[in-house]
Amino acid sequence: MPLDDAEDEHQPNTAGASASNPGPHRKPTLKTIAELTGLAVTTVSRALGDDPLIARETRQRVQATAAKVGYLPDRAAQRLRTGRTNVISLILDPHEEILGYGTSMIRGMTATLRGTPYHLVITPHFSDTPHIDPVRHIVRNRMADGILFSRTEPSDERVKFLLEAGFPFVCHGRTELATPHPYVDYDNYRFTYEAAKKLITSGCRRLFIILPPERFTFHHHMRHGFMTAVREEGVGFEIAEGITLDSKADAVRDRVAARMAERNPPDGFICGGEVSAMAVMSATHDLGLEIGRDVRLVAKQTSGLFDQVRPRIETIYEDLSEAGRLMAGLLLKRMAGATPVGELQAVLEV
Amino acid sequence: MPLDDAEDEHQPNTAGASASNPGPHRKPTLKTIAELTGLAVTTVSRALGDDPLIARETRQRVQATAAKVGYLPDRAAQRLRTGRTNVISLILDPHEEILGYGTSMIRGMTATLRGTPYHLVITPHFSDTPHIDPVRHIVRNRMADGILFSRTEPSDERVKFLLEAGFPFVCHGRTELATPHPYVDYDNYRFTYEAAKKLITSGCRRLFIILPPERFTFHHHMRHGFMTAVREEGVGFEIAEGITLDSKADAVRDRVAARMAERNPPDGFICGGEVSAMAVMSATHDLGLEIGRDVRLVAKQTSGLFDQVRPRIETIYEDLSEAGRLMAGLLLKRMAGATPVGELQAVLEV
DNA sequence: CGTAGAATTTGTAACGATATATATGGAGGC
DNA sequence: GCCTCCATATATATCGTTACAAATTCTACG
Repeated sequence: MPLDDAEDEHQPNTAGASASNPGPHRKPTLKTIAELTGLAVTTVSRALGDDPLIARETRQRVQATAAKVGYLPDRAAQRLRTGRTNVISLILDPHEEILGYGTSMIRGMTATLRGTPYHLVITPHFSDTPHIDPVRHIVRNRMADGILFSRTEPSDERVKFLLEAGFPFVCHGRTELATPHPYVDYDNYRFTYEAAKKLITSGCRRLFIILPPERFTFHHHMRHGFMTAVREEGVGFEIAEGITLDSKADAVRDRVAARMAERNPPDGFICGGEVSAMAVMSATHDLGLEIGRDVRLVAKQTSGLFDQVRPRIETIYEDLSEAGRLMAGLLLKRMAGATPVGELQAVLEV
Repeated sequence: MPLDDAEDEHQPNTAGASASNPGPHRKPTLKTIAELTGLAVTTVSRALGDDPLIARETRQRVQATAAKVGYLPDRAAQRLRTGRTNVISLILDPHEEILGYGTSMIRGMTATLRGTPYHLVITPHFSDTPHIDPVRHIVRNRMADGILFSRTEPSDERVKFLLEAGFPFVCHGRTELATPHPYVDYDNYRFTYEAAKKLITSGCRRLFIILPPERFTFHHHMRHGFMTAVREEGVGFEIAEGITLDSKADAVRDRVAARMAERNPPDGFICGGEVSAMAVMSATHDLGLEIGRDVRLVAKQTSGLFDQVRPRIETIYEDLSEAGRLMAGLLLKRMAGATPVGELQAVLEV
């Protein structure tokens, strides 16, 4: 497929019926090229598809003509005829979007999709409806050729549904299902394990961790990495209750402040998100505690933000843009078929 | 148009050929409904469109049947036949996306578009190509029914092109063109004016402002508001050189640090973005200066971030999500036609 | 020189919807 | 009883593309 989103601008084309060219020159179609070359529409179609059934010389002639008139295939017609949409659907919960999680992913995805015929369509999912709804809708009505989504759960209904339907998808995060499926994940076990070790090495003796909501797989990975580290080292620990990484920053701050006022307060914090880390910082600051001296904090960093935060805190970086690139790349492979599922899985290292 | 994205799930529908129903029950089309009701396809089409030419009783019967079988019109077919795409294109530069600018807008837009037949398609624009390119492409190839974009310039080529083509669009930010056009903007003049007044009232005597790149209209609005305030008050001022709101945080930090080491350093800062505000904070912090005592800072806030930043700084809020909602809403009106341009313009107050 | 068989090209139908033109049926006027 | 007219429903063509089957040309070989 030599041309599809070619950006060739030849005629000035003042968007409308220009009087310079003879006849009202409309959007060129296969028929236009057929008339220009004296070939049949079918032949033109195949020639543009570089079908070896068409003589090489003919193919080149047709492709040259197509380029000259600025032909681009009509996506609606292609879609109607072939059933393929050339659309990839990214299901996004606009409320989950704290500090550019989605944007980073979109950046990576669009970078990978550039130069392919695929468009990225944002399918919003609002948390007041079951998360399977948009997935069913897309599959049932063939709204896209492939689906991308995040916040995967251990026994994710979307994954089960898509596997059963044989519909291409890549999710951010793993499941614990028996059937393997494509995914891109981050090594959250390692993240909390390393974070805890860092804190303990720095002298912390009671660690406090804020985890994602329990329904997500990465809650368990984070918990497990954390637990392994604190048990290996035999230090005190606690898991934040009543708040998660999805909680409002104010709620996190209040909870942390309250906890610090109780007996036996923690001296080391682990946050899997930037907003909650900021909340921990504001809470401790407001209590007159100094980060790096009285308490320590390790946060997951997904933007350049913490490079500017003072006092400096330790961070471990997760590259969401790279995750997006990978997800789109794996989905392209999956849609092309033939790649074994084992090669459609990636875990980004800490 | 009574149904379009109705989310009615009736049959279990194990996505494939279920053996329970007689015949391989495929995606229902107009033909399906025609056979079920004993009417012609044309009649069904009109009935679903609530065409008064069709008897009321027939319309209801058809619509009931459509709902029962879970009919949804095929968008590709509609698009091919009518030329309308049901797509709204948001042109986004993924590199401009610092801390969720795009995500906030997307949140607002999808909220407005919910319940309409329109999909939001992200058309990425990378800064290594002219910003008119994606616009031409969308218009020339009818990739969408309307366009949304941001970072408007005083004599914006995209606006000129779209106006001439008569193609619906709403941009974030104004132009200085003679022809009126739909836009949503924020009162950036007021923002810098108020910010400067705040600083001066607090005792600042030399203000330092970081502006957007000069090519954008809001650079001039911000500059003008700032200049008006400092002239009214007769205080010292300077406009950052060599850095803009688009500069990397490190560059901003270095520039600010360098400036503070020179003679006659500023004591009040105005930042139109969160990242540059963080950079100012880190620069002054690293010099041992205390925000609120030695220097002051007023920043534009577009997320909940600064509620957690310590020391607390003054912020003025811009609701990007609301801007997105408005932009989508105005675009819907524009596409429906008939609304005078004057009613398709909005400036969000400070 | 006729023809098999490959190499090319072409014609027709279909995807699912809608715009336009046409047909059907019954009520009412003369 | 014939014709008009209105209300309602149907038939046909079409959007631009591709799958499939059929046709045409060319080469080569007995």
